Amino acid sequence: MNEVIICEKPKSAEKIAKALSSKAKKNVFNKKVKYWTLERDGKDITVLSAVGHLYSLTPDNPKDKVYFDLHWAPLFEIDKKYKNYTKDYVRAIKKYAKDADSYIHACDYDIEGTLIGYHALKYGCGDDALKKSSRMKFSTLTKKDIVEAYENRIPIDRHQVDSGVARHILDFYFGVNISKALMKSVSAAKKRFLKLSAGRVQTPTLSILVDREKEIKKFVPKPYWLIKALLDGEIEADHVDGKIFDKTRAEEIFSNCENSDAAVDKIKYSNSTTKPPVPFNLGGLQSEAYNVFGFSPKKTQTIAQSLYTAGYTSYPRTSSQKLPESLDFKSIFLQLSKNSEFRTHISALPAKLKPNEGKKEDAAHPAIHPTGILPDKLDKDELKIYELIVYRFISVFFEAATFETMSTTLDIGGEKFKFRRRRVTHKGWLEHYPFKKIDNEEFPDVKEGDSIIVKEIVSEEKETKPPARYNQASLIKELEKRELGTKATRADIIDKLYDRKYITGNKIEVNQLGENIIDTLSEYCSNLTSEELTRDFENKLEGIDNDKATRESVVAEGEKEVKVILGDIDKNKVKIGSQIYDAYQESNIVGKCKCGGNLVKKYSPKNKSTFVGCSNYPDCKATYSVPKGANFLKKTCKTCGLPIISFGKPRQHACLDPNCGKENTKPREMKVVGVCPSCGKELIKRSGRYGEFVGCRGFPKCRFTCSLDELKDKVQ
DNA sequence: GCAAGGTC
Repeated sequence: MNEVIICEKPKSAEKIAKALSSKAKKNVFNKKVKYWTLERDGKDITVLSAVGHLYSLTPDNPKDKVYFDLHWAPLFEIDKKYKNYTKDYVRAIKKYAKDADSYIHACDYDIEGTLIGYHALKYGCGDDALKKSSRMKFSTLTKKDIVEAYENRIPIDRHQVDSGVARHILDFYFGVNISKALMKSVSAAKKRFLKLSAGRVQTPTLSILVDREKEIKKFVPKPYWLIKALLDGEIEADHVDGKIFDKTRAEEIFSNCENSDAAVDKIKYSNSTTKPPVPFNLGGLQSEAYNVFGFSPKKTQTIAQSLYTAGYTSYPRTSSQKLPESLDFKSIFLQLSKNSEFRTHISALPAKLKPNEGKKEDAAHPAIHPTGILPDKLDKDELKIYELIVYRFISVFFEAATFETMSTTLDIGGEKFKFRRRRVTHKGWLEHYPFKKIDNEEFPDVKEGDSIIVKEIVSEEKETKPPARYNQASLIKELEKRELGTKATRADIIDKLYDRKYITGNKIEVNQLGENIIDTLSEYCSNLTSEELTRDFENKLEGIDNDKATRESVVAEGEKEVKVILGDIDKNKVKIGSQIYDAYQESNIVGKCKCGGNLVKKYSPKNKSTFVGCSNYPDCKATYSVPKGANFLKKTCKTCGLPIISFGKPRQHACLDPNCGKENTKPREMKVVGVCPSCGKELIKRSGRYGEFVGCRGFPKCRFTCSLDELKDKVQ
C-alpha cells in the first residue's frame, strides 16, 4: 500500500516524517526539493511538501475590462519573477504523489492551510486523489500531536475549503477591480498612468494614517508652563502641579518661590520590579529591531527568514510568545555556550529554566528562538538580528530586576515641589539583555527636615503637542490590535503604501495622493476605507462554515456589490481621475517653473529615472534630469529661482539646472589629521552622534578610531 | 501595471 502525505512547508514535512518513523529517509528532488519516505503499519509512505500556496487566482481572460471570471493556476506561471521557486515543489508532487492508494492532507489546521493542501491534492496529485484523502488535525508539530493526528484522521472540511476560496475571490474582486478602476479614471481624465491600488487591508491601513494626519492638522497647541527648581547637588525638582495652563498662576508660583530655600518635607522610599521581557513573536521582533537598530519591519522579516533558512533561528512567522519545555533549553544553551560572549551570560542562568512567557499563542509554532547552531558567516545586519534573538532568548529565563525609588517632596516658599530618583538594587535580566539601557540614578544625600539652597527657579513655556505620527513599528502594532492583515503580510502592506507614494517618511506622513485616495474611496465604497469589509468577510465566511450560506451565494453577492461600486466610479471617472492626478502632482511639487507653473517630480519607467517636468505640459516643455539619489532642499537658486538639490557622495549642493551652476557648493572637504596606524590610509576628522572623533578613510574596511585628544599619543 | 495570503 502506498500513502502520500502533503504538508504545508518543508520544515513540517521533516517533522511529520520523523515523528511517524525514526527511520524516515530524506530524499532530494532536482537538487532542491526535499521529501521523505518511510514505512509505518506496513504502508510505504511518501511525505511531500508545498511551500505555502502553490496555486493562485487568475482571470480567465486577462484582456477583460473587469475580472469576475477567475480560475486557479500554478503560482509560478502567474508570477514568474518572484515565485519561480514553487515550480520544483509542484513538479515533485506531480512526480511522486500520483497513483497512491491513499492521501493525507497534513497542512496547518487553519483556513489557508486547508486551502493549500486542498489545491495540492486537487491539481497536483491526480484526478481522484481528493476522494482518497483524509485530514490530519494537529495544533503543534510535536511527535505526540503528530502521531495522534495521524491515527485519528478526519475528513477534509469542505466548508473550510469553501470559506478559503471565497475569501480569495472576494479579495480579488474588490482589490484588483477597484484598483483598475482608479487607474482607469486617471487615464480617462489625464491620459496619464499612475500605479494605484486599493484593498481590504491596505486601504483601511492608509485610512488609519489619514485619520492621524487629520488629527495632527486640526490640532491647536495650548501653551502651558513648567516650573522647576534647580537645587544644590544637581537636583532638579518639578512643581507638583505639573503642566500649568494658567499664566497668572505660573507667575504667582514663580514669585512665591523666589529667594526661598527648599525645605525637605517628606522622603518616601519604595521598591519596584521589572519583569523580564517576553519571547519574540514576529511583531515583537520587528518592533524591537525598529526601536534598537532602526530596521524596517520588512527588513527584519527578510533577515529573520534567512536566519531560519540557514538553521540558526526558529520559524519567524509566528504569533507565539511562548517557549514550550519540549524545546530542550539545556541543549540550546549548551551549544550557544561555544560562543564566549554568550557563555558569560548563559553561565549565570538559574538552575531551573523557566521562561517568562507572553499571552499570545500560535497553533503551529513556538516563539522565535535560537536553535543553538552558531552561525559562521553573517553580514553585520544579520548579526544584529541574530544577537537580538539570542539575548532576548537568554534574558527571558532570568529573574526580575528590582529598583528602589526615592520620592521627595519639598517646600519652597509655600509651594510644593518634588523629585524622584530610581536606582537598581538588583540588575537581574537587565544584565543579560544589552539592548535595554539601565537608568541607574544616584540618591542625593538629603533627609527630612534638611534645607537645600535653591540656585534658580525656572519657568519654561511649552506647548501641548499633537498626537505622534505612526512609525512602521507602531503601525504594525496598531494593525495587530485591529486584526487587520496577518503577521506575514503586515510589513508588505506598509511597503506597498510607500511604493504607491501614498505615504512618506520614517514618521509616517500621508501625501496628498494618499489623502485623496481615501477621500475618493470613502465616497464610493466606504466599507473599503473602514475595517467593515474585513468584518463583513469574516461574517460571510462564518456563514459558509456553519452552512448558513454557500460559497456561490457569497461570491455572487460580492460581485454585485463590486459592480455597483465600479458603476459609480465609472460615471464620475473624469472628476475622480483629475482629482487624483492633481493630488499626485501636488505631492510631487518641488518648486516653481520659469513659466509660472509648478515643477513636478516624475518617474520615467522607460529610462528608469526620475526627472522634473512642468505642470503646464504640453504648453511648457521644460524638463530637468535628476541625479540618482538626489534630494530637493527647501531652498531656491538665487540666480534663477529653481530648486536646489543635494546629490552625490559626499553630498554636494547645486541648482537643479546644470546650465545655471551659480549656487554650486563643493563637496564638504574632509579634514586630514594624520595617517592611520592600522592601515596607512588618511585619518579624517568626522562627527558622530557623540561629537567629533577621528576615523580612518578606509572605513568600513578599517575600523580604527580614536578621540581628538588621543590622536597625538596613538598616531605618533 | 491591480489584492491578500501562504512560503523559500
